Amino acid sequence: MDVKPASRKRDSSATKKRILSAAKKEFAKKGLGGARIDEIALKSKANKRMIYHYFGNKEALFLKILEDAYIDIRTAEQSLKLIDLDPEEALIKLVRFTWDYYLKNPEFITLVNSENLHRARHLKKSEIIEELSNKFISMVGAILKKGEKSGQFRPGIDPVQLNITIAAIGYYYLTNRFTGEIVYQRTLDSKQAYDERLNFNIETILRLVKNS
Amino acid sequence: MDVKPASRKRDSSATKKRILSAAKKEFAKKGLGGARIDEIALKSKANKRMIYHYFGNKEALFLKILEDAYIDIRTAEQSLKLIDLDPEEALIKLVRFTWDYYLKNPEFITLVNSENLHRARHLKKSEIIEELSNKFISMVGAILKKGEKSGQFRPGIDPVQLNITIAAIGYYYLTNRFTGEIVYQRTLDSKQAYDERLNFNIETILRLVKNS
DNA sequence: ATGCTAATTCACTATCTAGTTACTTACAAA
DNA sequence: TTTGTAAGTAACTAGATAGTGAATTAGCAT
Repeated sequence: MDVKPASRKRDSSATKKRILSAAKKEFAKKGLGGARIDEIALKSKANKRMIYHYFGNKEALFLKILEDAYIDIRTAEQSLKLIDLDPEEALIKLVRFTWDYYLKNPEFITLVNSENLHRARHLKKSEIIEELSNKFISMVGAILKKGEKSGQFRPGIDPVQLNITIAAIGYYYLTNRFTGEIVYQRTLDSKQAYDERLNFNIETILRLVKNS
Repeated sequence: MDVKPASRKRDSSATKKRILSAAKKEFAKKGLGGARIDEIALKSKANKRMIYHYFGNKEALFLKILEDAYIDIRTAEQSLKLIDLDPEEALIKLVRFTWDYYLKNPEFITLVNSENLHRARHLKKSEIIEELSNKFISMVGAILKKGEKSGQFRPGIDPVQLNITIAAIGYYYLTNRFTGEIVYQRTLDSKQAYDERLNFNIETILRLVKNS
């Protein structure tokens, strides 16, 4: 689980990476309030002083982790090249990608939750998120327009609302699966349960946009 | 904001209530890890010792808060008497109720998020949640069956998946509206934005279940 | 080799924090 | 009025916690 120290005795970029990796896990696991700087120092095998040297303080480190997380998901989304596909296929692929990304990167969800608990006060200070988001918003808008022109989709769908819904039906299931298992008295985190949910989500989105 | 001490000098039930009220706010605002017992004592105008006297420790207090929150929403749901309504009206009413409840009780969402961060380890110990959930699960199942028989709804819809989706499309929007405003570059927490989202959510659910 | 700079270490502090010990006081039943 | 019990208070502890001061050392450029 822990990252081993680099073979070179002094390697600032490797140290930074170890700190970021350990911090991401710690913040994701315990939230901003529950995370411990000492624990990050221990797990990254870096001296605590280095954390303050490279990242300033706990909150600045948290912002850095959060920014990197958004950069990662938005970059992965862009590489899907959805606009080249048939609109219906493009939406299915986006729903599937979103689901798979959340599943394979569980830290993303808990980091975002933690940031929202703090009313996005760190992300508000970020300068890089805005430009990153522009392409993302227009992506689904372009797919909807294409589908509308071809007659596959009904007109007048708000791309932001659709985007939020695509995220919601995956995100909520995964973030709340622990209380969900108790409330719904059903296994929600098996391979089979995941497949069932993904299929249900694809159907939900297609029924929402398609002309019928 | 703070609760005033009761006129009676000694009143254990009033003290308990003040502690619970302050604790709910503190846990909802900062999560389990970020919440402070001293802050709860201060805000409830109770001596810190009383918190330990009545509730044992921080985690037990958190569980009590969480249980009360679930009891409250499930009780309110049952009082909707959805089964007496036309199935389509019943679903609309449930989507609207869920949305309004989250909006008027923002603590519910952050408490549940916090509990899921801890993989529901407190709620797992709870004995009252299970029986509370039974009626809730069967409610949507009964509405779906009624709608299927009348020909309004298509057959084969999984009531648990539908329930999760109804919760998801409201919950996600509200819990993530702070980072959402930055990512989507749009106002998400105005009265108008709320109305738009609710309408979109009703449409999403109806398109998901209706025969077309 | 020498000296400079950045990487790294260690020891430290002031404050916070969950939880406790030991006490006092209000109230009501007898 | 006495007295038992529960409500409430104050002062405390042991360990944690974010952050810092100051020294040490590795490696690179000259």
